[in-house]
Amino acid sequence: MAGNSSAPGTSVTSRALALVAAFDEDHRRLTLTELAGRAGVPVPTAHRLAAELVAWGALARTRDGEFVIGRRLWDIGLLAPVQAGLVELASPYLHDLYGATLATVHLAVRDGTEVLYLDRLSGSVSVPVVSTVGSRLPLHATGVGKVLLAHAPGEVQEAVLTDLPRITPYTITQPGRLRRQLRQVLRDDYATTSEEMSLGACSVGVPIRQHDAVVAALGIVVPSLKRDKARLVAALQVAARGIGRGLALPSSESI
Amino acid sequence: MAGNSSAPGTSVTSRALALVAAFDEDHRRLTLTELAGRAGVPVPTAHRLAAELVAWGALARTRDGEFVIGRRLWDIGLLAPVQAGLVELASPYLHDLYGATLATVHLAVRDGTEVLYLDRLSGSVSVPVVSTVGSRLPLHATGVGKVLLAHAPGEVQEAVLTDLPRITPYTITQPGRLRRQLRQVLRDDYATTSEEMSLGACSVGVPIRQHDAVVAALGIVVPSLKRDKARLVAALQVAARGIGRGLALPSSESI
DNA sequence: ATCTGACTTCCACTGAGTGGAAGCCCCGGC
DNA sequence: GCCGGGGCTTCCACTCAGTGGAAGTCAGAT
Repeated sequence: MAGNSSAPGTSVTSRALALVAAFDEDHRRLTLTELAGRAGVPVPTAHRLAAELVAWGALARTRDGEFVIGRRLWDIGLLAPVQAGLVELASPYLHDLYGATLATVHLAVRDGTEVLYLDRLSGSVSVPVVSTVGSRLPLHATGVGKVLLAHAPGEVQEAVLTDLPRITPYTITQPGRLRRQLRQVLRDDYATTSEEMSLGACSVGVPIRQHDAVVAALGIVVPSLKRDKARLVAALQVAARGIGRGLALPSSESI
Repeated sequence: MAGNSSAPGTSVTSRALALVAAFDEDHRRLTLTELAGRAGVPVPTAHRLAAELVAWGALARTRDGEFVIGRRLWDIGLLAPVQAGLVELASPYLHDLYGATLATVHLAVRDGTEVLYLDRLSGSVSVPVVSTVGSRLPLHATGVGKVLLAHAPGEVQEAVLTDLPRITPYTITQPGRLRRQLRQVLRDDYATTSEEMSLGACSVGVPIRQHDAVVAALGIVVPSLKRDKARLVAALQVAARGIGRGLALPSSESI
């Protein structure tokens, strides 16, 4: 049993949170015993806490007794400022980009040392795309990731550069080479990847600016960049500027 | 101070959950004191619990000290089965509908005695639309709501029919009249509203079926139904059947 | 300079939470 | 049909995590 028991913790609250954290993309439904195991909590305790979480709506119980994340957690999650304004605002631009290219389009932000995907419009399934809305990927192997990394504070860059896990044979794992690319990203105002995250998929990313700060990135995934990189970059930058303009207007808050 | 303190509860967990529940669409950012007040918890207790929630990522703290819902809660919420399959699957159909009509399009499910909006593509802002993704509205005053109500179990119908709050002058508040409409909905397989939720907005809703059970509803909001109700109903039903067909295929689970 | 109100820290008390043990129930093998 | 195993649920005496009043801190308003 590959439990990823994340530091049991001693407080009640941390146990309850551990129960919630036991769920991930590959574990959307858990039996009580699995739940207890993954959360690192004794079964009776998990039972009692889970019951409370179910009563509140943080978890739900399927007909056959398994636990799943509850609706209430879903709709409370939507209040998070990450997505509150940005996703709504960017949505029409993503549609436009998608309409113009029929490729997979992404909106992402940096969360610590990872890319967090806020929204995605996925095109034809011909290109393998790993990301889903809400998923996190490494910064160094995606188009949006490189953009966000290039504009990240120094300590984040250092942290990322010291460990560049290889994902495909084309993933850039030499800090020096990536560092050079990041400088280039700042100069060109866009980033690209070629099969660095998944074979058969290339991507372009551009920054979205609120006033002057880069707060998010817009990206697109295509089978090859040979033919129309310039066209894609142009389209992305137009959209990114449109979104940035929208962000400047109201009282758009960040964390 | 209009605190909606939701039954303080005695357990630690319920207090922690109350803190999370203190947030809603009109209260996305709360100071410690507001948070404590709305959750019905003494300030020092709120302070300690909130700190734990922040450490875990359920809440976050803005630069100026206010609390907001955290990113982690957002992305864990996305694992909820409500939206997991449905939203993804329905997304292209919503786009098609939107493309064809340029009106606001909705995907919704029933949650208890309310409509829960899972997705929305909003069209021109000329029509006032109240719902946002994740929001809940009464069943009796919306197109999707009437559809979901018509197919809801008897006890839910009774519960709703005994209390029909007036929202606009056109809201249906007589149980008998609504009951007749619901029968009509079952017969026609669509529902309509005319300025019952907000003035200047009419809507049409149709059921989405998985096998035979109605699991969701698809709706559209327009300024007037005079002209092209038939056309809208047809378009919606085509889309709804497409989504239903998709739901029948894989191991699409519900609660 | 002083006040006000919000945030944070402290700490002695205590009852909420714990989890081992036992009971229950379902399913699958013999 | 009976038995055994595994997962779920309930119980309850012990105890330590959680509590929250009180006091300290800080920022901004007067």
